[in-house]
Amino acid sequence: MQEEELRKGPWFEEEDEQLTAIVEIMGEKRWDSLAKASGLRRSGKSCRLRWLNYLRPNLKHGRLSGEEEKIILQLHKQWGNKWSKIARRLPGRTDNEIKNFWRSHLRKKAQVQEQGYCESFTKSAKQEVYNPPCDTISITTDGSLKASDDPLHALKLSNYAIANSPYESRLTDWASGWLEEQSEVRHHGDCPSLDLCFCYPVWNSEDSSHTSIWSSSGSLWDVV
DNA sequence: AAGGTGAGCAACCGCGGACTT
DNA sequence: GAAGTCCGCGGTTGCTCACCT
Repeated sequence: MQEEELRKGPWFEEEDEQLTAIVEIMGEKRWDSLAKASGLRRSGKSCRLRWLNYLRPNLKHGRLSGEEEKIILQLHKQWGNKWSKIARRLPGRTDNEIKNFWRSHLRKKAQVQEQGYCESFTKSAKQEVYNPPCDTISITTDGSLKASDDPLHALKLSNYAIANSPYESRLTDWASGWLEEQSEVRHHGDCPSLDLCFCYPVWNSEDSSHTSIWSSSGSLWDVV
């Protein structure tokens, strides 16, 4: 019953004032009880979001500067979609703002890259056995991706799928965090190129706490 | 002038982890 | 230690507005 009464959608000015007043009294915590105490018909989550992304003092509103854009691009390259982490490096900017910026920015960039990629492959495909990747992946009527029957093409698609899967992102998140703690990285002897390089941290066999990387009890493998 | 389209943004949702009881 | 609650994060949705045809 209570949940049905909760308001959703855009905030009114009076609601903002009410929220600001109650946050000044109660502080930025216990959002559920804060929401109830305020008399606002909003969830604690909604109040928290509104406060953090819009009402919080010292927030910068408006377009991101060229310098900020540069920092975002650089940090995204380094950390990936760690928006809150990136936002901490940009005082006055919220993770939501940065995420929205990136989405707009990335969409454009991806379109340009894809176009260039297809064009260059289409040119060379006339001379090579290999067809352009753009031809190996087609979008079916239900919106899903379909690989060509050629096993070589299917392999390329599977690599693409792995690289964009939750497993991969979790693995890279985990690995980047873990590798930050390591001072030295060794490269597999058969690295054919930088793109295909297999790297691993130097293992200290005397350190009993790290008997095996694979025995880690973290949540890395707990994917259903 | 009207309709279509895409960009930008605010807000919501679901999940996982931290914290509390 | 288990269960419940809260919080934070990243992904997604939907609205508004400007621009184009």
